[in-house]
Amino acid sequence: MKKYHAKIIAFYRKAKRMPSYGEIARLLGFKSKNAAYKLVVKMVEAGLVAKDSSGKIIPKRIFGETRVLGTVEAGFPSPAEEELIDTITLDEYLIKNKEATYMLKVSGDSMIDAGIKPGDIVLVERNKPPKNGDIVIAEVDGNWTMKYLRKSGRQITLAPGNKKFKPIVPEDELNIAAVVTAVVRKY
Amino acid sequence: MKKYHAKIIAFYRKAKRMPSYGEIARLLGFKSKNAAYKLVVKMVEAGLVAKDSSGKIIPKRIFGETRVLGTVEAGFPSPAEEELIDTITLDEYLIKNKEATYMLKVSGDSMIDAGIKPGDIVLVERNKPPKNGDIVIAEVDGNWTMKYLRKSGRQITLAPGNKKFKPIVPEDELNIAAVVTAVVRKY
DNA sequence: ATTATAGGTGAACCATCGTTCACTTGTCAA
DNA sequence: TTGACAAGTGAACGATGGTTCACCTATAAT
Repeated sequence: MKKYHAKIIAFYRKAKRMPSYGEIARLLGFKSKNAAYKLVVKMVEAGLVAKDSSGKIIPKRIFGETRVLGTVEAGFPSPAEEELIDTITLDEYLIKNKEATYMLKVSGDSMIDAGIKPGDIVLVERNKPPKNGDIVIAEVDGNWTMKYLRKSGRQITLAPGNKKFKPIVPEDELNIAAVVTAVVRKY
Repeated sequence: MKKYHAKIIAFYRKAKRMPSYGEIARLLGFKSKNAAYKLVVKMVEAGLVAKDSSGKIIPKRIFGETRVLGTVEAGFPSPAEEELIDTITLDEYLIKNKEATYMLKVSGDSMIDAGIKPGDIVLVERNKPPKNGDIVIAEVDGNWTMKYLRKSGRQITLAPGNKKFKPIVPEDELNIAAVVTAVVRKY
């Protein structure tokens, strides 16, 4: 059963859709669609997949998602526990407004005390009202930067997350294009 | 045409699959499947979607993915340029070996100088041979921690990314469970 | 005024769809 | 040995799939 599951996942990854019953039969070497049908019924009962109103198979979370464990201190669960683990896609987890979200690469170390290093990717959301303390992407006097937004009364300051740099008080124009909603780093 | 595109994306997000031609017609208010068929032909020509060997519609990158811009300094492109932007899913970007990758929440600030703060999520890959300098999840003398792995000859040290903590030289047992492959932070 | 051309209608084609039913296995427990 | 049961076969059903063809507007270009 687990071997079957893996093959269906492979199909889904390649075809970007779930297979039909005939395709499952072909995939697993069954000579009858009904064998595939019964298999899918079992998988639905096991919570691995679901069916929509027209009977088509739709993938559940397990397909192409990442397992969420506890904290570092908790260590790794045993295989028996693993079945209870929650799963989620990174996109679902990190992005609320998909249409307005973009990825930007970070260069420079002006936010390093905020844990944002050069080479990191930040997810930014456009058209989001910036709040005090948010990290924003802004155009100040012709240059694009990423900084903390500090509001105190009418006064607006762009503060770096690095003691070596000085806060910027915009003179001519301040254009806040986006708010940083997440940071991502790949090793 | 853009309005149509948006509705099809919405269908895909809900149903987790691309609609059939009949469904597209219903979705867009057409009274004939053929209107949908011709629309899809245009979308294929425009590179928005593709078809597999059986004629079924498969989504292209634009569906459900995140746009990748340049660096922070480059700022935001104009709407005209946006059409040329590359897109990717975060899962594709961050995860190489899906079956062996897990998410762990970070607690404690022992890796803060490495830009990993409490509350961050780390992606860890199991069964990956750890190299010198990698950040690893390890069980040392009964406790789970996240540290830099330092090898020098036969000597193995677990070094924190925080000057306030001291490196750990494992005494009894050292069990390296996983290697950190990415860090993710949500604001 | 005439001619293209893009966008939609309506019907038809066969293949495949999901689903059901009756039947044949093999396996393991009682 | 018998019975129960899980797993696969094979055929059938109406519905829906992708595709094609002929036809019908509009709107814009010539």
